[in-house]
Amino acid sequence: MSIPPVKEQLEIIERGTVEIVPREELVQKLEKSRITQTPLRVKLGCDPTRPDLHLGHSVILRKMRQFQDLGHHTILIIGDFTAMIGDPSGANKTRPALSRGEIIENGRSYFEQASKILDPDKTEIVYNSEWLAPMSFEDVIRLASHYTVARMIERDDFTKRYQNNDTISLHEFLYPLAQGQDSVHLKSDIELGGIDQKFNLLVGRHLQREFGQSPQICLMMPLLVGTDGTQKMSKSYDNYIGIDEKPEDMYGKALSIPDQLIYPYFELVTDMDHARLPEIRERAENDPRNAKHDLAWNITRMYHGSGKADAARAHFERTVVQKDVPDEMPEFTFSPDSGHGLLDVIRETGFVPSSSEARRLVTQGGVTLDGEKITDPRFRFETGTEGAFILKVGKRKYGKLVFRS
RNA sequence: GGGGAGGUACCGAAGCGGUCAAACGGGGCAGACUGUAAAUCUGUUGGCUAUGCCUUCACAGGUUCGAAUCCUGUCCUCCCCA
Repeated sequence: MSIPPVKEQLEIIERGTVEIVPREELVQKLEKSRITQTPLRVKLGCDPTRPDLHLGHSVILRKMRQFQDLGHHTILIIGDFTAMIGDPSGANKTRPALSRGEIIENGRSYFEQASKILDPDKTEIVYNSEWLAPMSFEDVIRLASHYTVARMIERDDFTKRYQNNDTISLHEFLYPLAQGQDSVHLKSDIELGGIDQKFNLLVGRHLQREFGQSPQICLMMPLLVGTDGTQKMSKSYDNYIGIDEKPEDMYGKALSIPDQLIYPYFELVTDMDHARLPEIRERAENDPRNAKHDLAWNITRMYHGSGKADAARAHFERTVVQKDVPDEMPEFTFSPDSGHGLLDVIRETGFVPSSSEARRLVTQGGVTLDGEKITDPRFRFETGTEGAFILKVGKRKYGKLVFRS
């Protein structure tokens, strides 16, 4: 497999990036690699704390894929060892450590999902416990001596937490060092990451230099803003679109983003031809409704194919725009031999976590039965009730209630 | 090691003996509206066999007719000094 000309590569590599440190060295590395026909070693670390990948992850994974397509060597590091420490970046507090079993399982699931974006045959997978776990206390102290406290506290979230008098456990300082050690061990040429990872990536660069290696290039991608339009996409903010989600949910969630996100999403998470982006930017301004539908369709298509994307669009039109009931919904069976309180029925569908919640929804007019709003929380299906009813709870939870013995 | 401050619901933060299931803000949820599951406005936000009952204010005890509020012990956090 041959490596394309540097200029061509740069154009692809720089697409969507927020920062490349330092760009000139990247050019040099690319040139050298092309002359010697030696692929560059591109590293991406993942912290397998949450097994559900979403579009936020896809931004970086897609970049990784581009390197694969350019013929470079890509390494996905499952941070099984570092996950036990708990990564402080982003969150302004200490994350809980995970058990070994959970981490292994998460790592497996991570790769499986990432394979929707990466070429699994071209992805080398490594677990960083492989080289981090055998390190002795002496090794760790040696490693730590290559970095200073002052530089460590420079890091943005440490500074903030320190100023807020929040807890910073000492072990959190070791996380960037461990990640940097990964770069040293793997002799990486390039490390990919979100812009929030900048500090960690730079530590890797620093450590490689300390150990006499050619320091890696740090390539940072922007953080994808979540569907709420304010915070970065994250499962813990519940503003994410998972790459494993059902086509209908994917489509619907994509449509719920604020208008100003239409363009960034096209740029960062779709495979839209680069040349068409200016046109799309204009359309996002002038015809947001259709632009957003296109976006939703494209995202759904990328993960489910165009047939499913068409269906998801039709589904959306029907259920949300025309407020029709969907074709398919879960069914719940009840016996007519006894009466059933509406609140209990709602709770048994699992749509709400408690009957107090069900009561609240009913009182607020959030529950309909065969299209009719029921606002009396004492409503009952009397003994002898037969037949089926369409229950709607909240904005979009539908269930079919069947009464038969 | 010494001195000081503090731990309240999903988060931030009031309350400092009864009127506290606990102000206020954020977030969530619902209703109205809408091209949208956006924005905006309104309501709501511990649980239950529900106009009453039960469990919550770090944890364990205690004082009191009555405690998130007072006392004792334990755990945890932050600040200053060493």
